[in-house]
Amino acid sequence: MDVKSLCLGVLALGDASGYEIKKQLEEGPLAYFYRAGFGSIYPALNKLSEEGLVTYTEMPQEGRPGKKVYSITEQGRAAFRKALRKKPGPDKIRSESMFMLFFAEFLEPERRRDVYEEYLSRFHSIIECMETVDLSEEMPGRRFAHELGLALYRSIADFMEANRDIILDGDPKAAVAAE
Amino acid sequence: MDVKSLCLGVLALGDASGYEIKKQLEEGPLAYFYRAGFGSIYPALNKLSEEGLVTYTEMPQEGRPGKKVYSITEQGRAAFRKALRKKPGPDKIRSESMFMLFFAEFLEPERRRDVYEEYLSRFHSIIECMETVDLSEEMPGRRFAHELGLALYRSIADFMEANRDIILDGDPKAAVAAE
DNA sequence: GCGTCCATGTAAATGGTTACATGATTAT
DNA sequence: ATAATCATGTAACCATTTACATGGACGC
Repeated sequence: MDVKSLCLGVLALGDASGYEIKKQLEEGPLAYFYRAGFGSIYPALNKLSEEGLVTYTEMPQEGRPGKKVYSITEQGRAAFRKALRKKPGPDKIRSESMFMLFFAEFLEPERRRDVYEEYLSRFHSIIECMETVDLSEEMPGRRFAHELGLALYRSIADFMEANRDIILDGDPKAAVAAE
Repeated sequence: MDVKSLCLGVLALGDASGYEIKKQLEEGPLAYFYRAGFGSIYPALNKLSEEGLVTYTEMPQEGRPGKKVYSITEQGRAAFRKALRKKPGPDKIRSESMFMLFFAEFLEPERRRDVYEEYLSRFHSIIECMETVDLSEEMPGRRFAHELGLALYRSIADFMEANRDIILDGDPKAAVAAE
């Protein structure tokens, strides 16, 4: 499941440029379990185009660099369906913040608190952002991903709100606040 | 945050061989937000050893290949502390199962159900496994990671148990069951 | 004047997975 | 017999990140 399949998937939902694919990835529900940068999207689109899985139309714009709008071909759809038939591998997660909190004992109390609060506030921002979008009109798959993501992030935020004591014990500021 | 830092972290908690590091990664709470295979661990340990961040003692065993038990050096500890001072990047997640469920409309109903149930049952297995371990004696960071992981997996499993209808609508078997 | 959004791309470097190679022991 | 556990490692391949390069429009 590489960036190529990802592009194919996004294009199966509608035509888009590389730039727009990235935006959908950052803003849509896909964001919660996949990400990719320009450095991987543009080469992926070029390869897909060489393989005949997508086509594109150059659209010159006034005062803008011309954009390339990609469309998936019938072969592309077949390739995408084939990719979806493969057995999904295990989830791959890599969280530097959690890595640091795991080794909390090696961090000074202040630094520990900073990492904790910054991580938590990131979840709050994401949740806030997710709550504003209306997906009732969307396809079930996208709604499912969005709602699962929301449930997931809420449970992390709730857990972190309620369990600061596990890790932030011995924090001088916490001690002061408790007086 | 690469495999080198990961090895350094594990070794900061106690001496271990490459094989044991991998086991800790699979079994311990670190598993929920980091993973690595032999192909990355062994080269990482060799590099760390070249850089003087770890040392090792070869321990020949009867009827077994000799194991190399690695220890972190003072320089290694310093390097690890330095790595922990860097600003943590955003979480990286890649879930092929969620990718497929996102594009549920492109899957036949039966295949959709299989992916769903297999994904859900993986979470059930993990939760079951996590519930049996006792971490009350462990350091706070590890307890935190374990408990957050458990809360997280439970919320995913609960959500999926309760929201099959979002995606599995139109599944012929569900229709039969509903009669 | 500065930052951000739009818009594309390349090249080098990094990093990781997969497959292979070896081999004894223990449990089913 | 067969698979799993213990135990290490290399080489080829694959994918991704990062940094660079370009450039106009628009808001503050």
